[in-house]
Amino acid sequence: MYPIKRTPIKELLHAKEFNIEVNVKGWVRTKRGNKSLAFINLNDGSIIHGIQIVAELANFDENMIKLITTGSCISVTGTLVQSQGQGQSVEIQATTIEVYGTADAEVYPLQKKGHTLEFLREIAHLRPRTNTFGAVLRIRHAMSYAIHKYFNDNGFYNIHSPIITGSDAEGAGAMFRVTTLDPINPPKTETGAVNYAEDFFGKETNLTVSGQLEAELAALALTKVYTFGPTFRAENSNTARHLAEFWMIEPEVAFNDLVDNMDLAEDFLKYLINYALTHCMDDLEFLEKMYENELLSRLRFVVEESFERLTYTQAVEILKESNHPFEFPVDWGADLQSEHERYLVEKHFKRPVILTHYPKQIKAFYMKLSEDGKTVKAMDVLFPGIGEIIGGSQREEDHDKLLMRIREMGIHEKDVWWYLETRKYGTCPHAGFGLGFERLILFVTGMGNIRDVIPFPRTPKNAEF
RNA sequence: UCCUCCUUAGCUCAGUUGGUUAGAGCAUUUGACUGUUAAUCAAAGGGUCCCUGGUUCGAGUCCAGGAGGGGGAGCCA
Repeated sequence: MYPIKRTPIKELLHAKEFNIEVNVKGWVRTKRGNKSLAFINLNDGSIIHGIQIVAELANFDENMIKLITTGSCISVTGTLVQSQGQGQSVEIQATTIEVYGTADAEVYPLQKKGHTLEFLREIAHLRPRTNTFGAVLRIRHAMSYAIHKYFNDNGFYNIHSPIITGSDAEGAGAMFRVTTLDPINPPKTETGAVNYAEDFFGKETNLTVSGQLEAELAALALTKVYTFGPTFRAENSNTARHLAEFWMIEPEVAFNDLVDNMDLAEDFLKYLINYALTHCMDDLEFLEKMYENELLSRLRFVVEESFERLTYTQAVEILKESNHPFEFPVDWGADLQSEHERYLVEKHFKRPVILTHYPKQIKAFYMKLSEDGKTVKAMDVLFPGIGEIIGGSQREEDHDKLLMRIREMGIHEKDVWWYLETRKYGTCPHAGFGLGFERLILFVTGMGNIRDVIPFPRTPKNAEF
């Protein structure tokens, strides 16, 4: 007898042909049965559903059957048949079973019963074996693929921006230092400061907080580019929407203005959500059933309806006229609070909102100054339940105006000389934005906490696994 | 970092005004059952009540400090 090639469970569940010999390998979710039969629900992660294995106990060694417990890993060879029982259409009548790895039922943490997401976070090394995390991880993959596909199909080039950077130009947040210096006894300068000239790169270096500035350099040569890479923020943020290590997508397009930028953002998001609806329905249906009753209708709504576009100034007026009892006052010039954004998105417009033209003093130095001299051509895309999912802008392409903003904000010119040079040589209008990948996954999956949409979350006081 | 809530069996939780031997469901083990669907039924085993200190005749329960976690806020994607 020669070994039969393993078939993914996903294929078997869609089989049209029966009474054929097949082999499956996977992890046992449940085993139940009686004196003569065992029913094993086997899952290999190829699809959220498991396949039912039927084993007639008379045909197997009793001690081997005992090893088949929730969490164990087995290989099953048998006949694929149409199910005799209710609840599934196909099943495998097992002829041989090999146990690859046991999972002592006394101590294996995952049970047939549901677990809280908080508990699963403590066993992040095992949680991919749950239905929930299988679904999230498959959707995460699908979204990652769809992002590359969208950009590729639309003429963008993927740029690998550096992960170690020598500048904190954007000021997007606290950074993680990268160093090989001895932390206990670092070399010092004459004034007693740490002498980074002796460090690995001969200067202070950090993990990137954004690939945008580098993406701009590439856009001013390849026209349409994007980055998709890990991003690091050393902020002490303890919320369901922040991670210290997350993934960010940053398209940057030469010759685009703010309206083009909004069009791109809206089309991009709709494409991604539609991709999930057409390719991840099994997983979405599971998540809808378990976590959010209106997940599918919410996703369809976003794909079908247009986003509301208005300026920051108009938003402030709406908020002031709303007579809604906000905890924080609404004032032109101050950044909007979460409660203000939520009101606009969830109460007033009841749809995604793109806010533009924020006061220049609350936005980054590289954003293009508007004609009024008071606002910049920024845009934030706000989603229900998530808040800011995209932040972007048209960039300041005028060298002198950019230099003025750099000086106003106290940034050292010598740190961004290379960025300024792009405005000196062949500058042009351009625009781009950053999409938080995990925030997209939050929205698509309906999960409530960002720590549950990345396999191994890094947050303050947590870098386990 | 701020506000707030929580921490009791492997998991999810209950535990009265401070009172004798700390409970339930699920899980686990054993048994019963010829097709189960988170199977069902019966029995059994299972506890550093987060940690440290204090008050008290007596603390899971009250007080102080610490640790960890949830929710909200800020920062942002």
